[in-house]
Amino acid sequence: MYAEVLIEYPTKKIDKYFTYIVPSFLINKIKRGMKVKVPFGSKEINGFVINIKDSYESEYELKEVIDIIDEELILNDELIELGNYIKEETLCPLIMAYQTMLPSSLKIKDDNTNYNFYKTYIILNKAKDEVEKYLSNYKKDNDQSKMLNDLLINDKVLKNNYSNYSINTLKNKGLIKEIKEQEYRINKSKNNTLVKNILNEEQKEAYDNIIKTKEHQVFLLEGITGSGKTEVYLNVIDEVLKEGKSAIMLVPEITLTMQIVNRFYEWFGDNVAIFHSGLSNGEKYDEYLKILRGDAKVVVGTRSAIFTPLKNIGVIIIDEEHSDIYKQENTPKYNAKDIAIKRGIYHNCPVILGSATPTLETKARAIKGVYQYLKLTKRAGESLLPSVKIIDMVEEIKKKNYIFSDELKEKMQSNLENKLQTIILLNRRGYSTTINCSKCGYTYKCPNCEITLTYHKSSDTLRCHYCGYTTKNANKCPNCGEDALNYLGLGTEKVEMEVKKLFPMAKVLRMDQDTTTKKGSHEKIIQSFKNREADILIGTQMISKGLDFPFVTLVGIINADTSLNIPDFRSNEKTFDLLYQASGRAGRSSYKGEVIIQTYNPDNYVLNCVKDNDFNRFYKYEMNNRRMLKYPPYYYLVSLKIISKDYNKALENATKVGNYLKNNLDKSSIILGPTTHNIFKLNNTYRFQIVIKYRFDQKLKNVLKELDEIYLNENNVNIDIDINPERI
DNA sequence: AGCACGCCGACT
DNA sequence: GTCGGCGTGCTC
Repeated sequence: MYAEVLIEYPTKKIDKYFTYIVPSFLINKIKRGMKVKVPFGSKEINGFVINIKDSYESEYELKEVIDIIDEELILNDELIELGNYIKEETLCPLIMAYQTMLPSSLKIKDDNTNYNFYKTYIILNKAKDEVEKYLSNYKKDNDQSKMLNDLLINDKVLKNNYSNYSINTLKNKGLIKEIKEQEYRINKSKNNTLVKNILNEEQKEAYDNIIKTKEHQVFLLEGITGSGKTEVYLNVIDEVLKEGKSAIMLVPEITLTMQIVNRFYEWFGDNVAIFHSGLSNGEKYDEYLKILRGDAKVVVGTRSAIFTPLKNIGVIIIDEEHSDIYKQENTPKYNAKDIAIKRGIYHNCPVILGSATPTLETKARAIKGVYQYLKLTKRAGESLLPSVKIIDMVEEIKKKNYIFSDELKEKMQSNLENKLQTIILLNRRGYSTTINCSKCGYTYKCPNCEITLTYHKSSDTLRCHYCGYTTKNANKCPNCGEDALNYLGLGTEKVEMEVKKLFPMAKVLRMDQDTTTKKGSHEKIIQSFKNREADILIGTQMISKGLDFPFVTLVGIINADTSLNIPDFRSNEKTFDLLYQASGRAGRSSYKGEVIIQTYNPDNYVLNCVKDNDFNRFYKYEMNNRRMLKYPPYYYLVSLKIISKDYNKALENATKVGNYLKNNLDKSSIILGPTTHNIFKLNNTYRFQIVIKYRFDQKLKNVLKELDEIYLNENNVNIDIDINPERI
């Protein structure tokens, strides 16, 4: 018997099967999809068994499989096939596709830690009447008698509850013994007194439409903020479980969505397994095991949870489907939405894409009828939509209001007086975004990236937000030595200082990447704000998503232009989403919410769509832009980056690749570039970019594969291909 | 990815 | 005369 094994090294150069002899002691155990240890070169390495064969002809001598690493951990046939799909669609090494399917603790590497978690219990070693007899003679009221009495009532008790002395004594008397039982680290029980909200008419209609569909179908559930999409999901999953099937729901960021997760625990208890980066390796292992053993049938998790090996899936839900987080930026550059649909076809089950502001691609497909279009247009509770006002900062500057407009200041003041809360959003962290010298004009830039450094006041450092380069602020110009540095541009730190200056009595919280590096700090800030321990929360986009603070009535957006000015074809869409989501934070309960958008472009179309709360108008406007500029959903994109430490080599190869594409692609495809990439120099590498726009191009896949192949053997230059990139 | 093999420069 | 530089190529 022979096994074809995929070796753990994540390189395209050895991305093929290596054949090994299965030794006789493994013949009855070894299965397709198992993790095994094999000799490879001079080392022993882990790999996956992809095929098992009875005969094999080879010109060289085969080695033997050393052992199976984990008999429970098996990639099933669906996942093995899915790996090929990912390799094909994203041009990644097959082994990397399989590696991303497993939680990081289970990735095949040489660390064969046993993550199984045991608890030690004590059970009786003698019949109950004998123990009773012993107790009647013992007559002491101590730890030992307590333990035995507990054991007369319960079959087993936790070892930790008793002293080692008592345990040893009773063990020596032969009365008790210890047993080890495997347990799951996360154990939630469902809320039996749960009150399930009755679905309103719209929710009921959406629910009915999904439930009655007995085959694969993609749904777009477009529901405004607060319209109760989650309730629809919960009811659908409930129904799916009743049919004996399982369910996956993806959320963008679980730490910010704990409210939803807790709702799932309430409904489904320990039938839920969760996956996100905040879990320990042991917890991930346990959650995975729950699924493999069929102990959990509902999965809630972030992007890679789409790969959980559930059997008989009845529904796959992607919540906040517009979120760019579903696309993985590094290899394999897959999009969880595509995987969801692929698995939906395999399991012949519905896939639900839910959002208040779906991507243009998704909405266009729903309008065309490719996806079934479901809408929730009413807020579920009493709450009203907030009123939105745009403030022209050009006018405010004349009044020397550089950060806050008069109106925003007044409203913040009145909120403080009325004990209501305010959220201030600014999509830039740090203190100031540019530092230059007024004497010689020098501007601080990252030595590795050609990016202006951001000043962080709290640590008095200058930092590159792309590569992490950090240097102490010298307080004088490194070029001319003059003490003439200007700190320009706004960041959350500066806004925080300004707020503290304007409202010295207010309690202020700041939430951005700098204040949330520690594990659990997200939740701490959110909880603290929710408990009304602070009046004002300042933050970057991470405060805009899905949070529900009933006492927030005012949302101020400082410099709405920042995200409009990002040079990317999706920047309008991203801006609309961000502002719309942020607006949705105001007035979640019976209080009326207000949103103030500060901008230097008060006539901007996107901002005015946000003001009028009109996603459909924005959609039509932006679709027109995309059609004219030949962007998705009218055209598909491929982005190629040519990267080298050597500037000339990068340029030379970018030109070569550009010509190769021009000569080999269909004439209907548009090739842009090569140009320098938006981030031209990153971590001391030079980057050129080519963008392909196409509709139908039979040759494209093969041409990209060929390019990939060519650059496999190039040493000092790399090519990075992103098919359907999220941003270019 | 590792690691061995291999063919040319400065040293005990 | 040897140690070691990292360039190429192989790993069932």
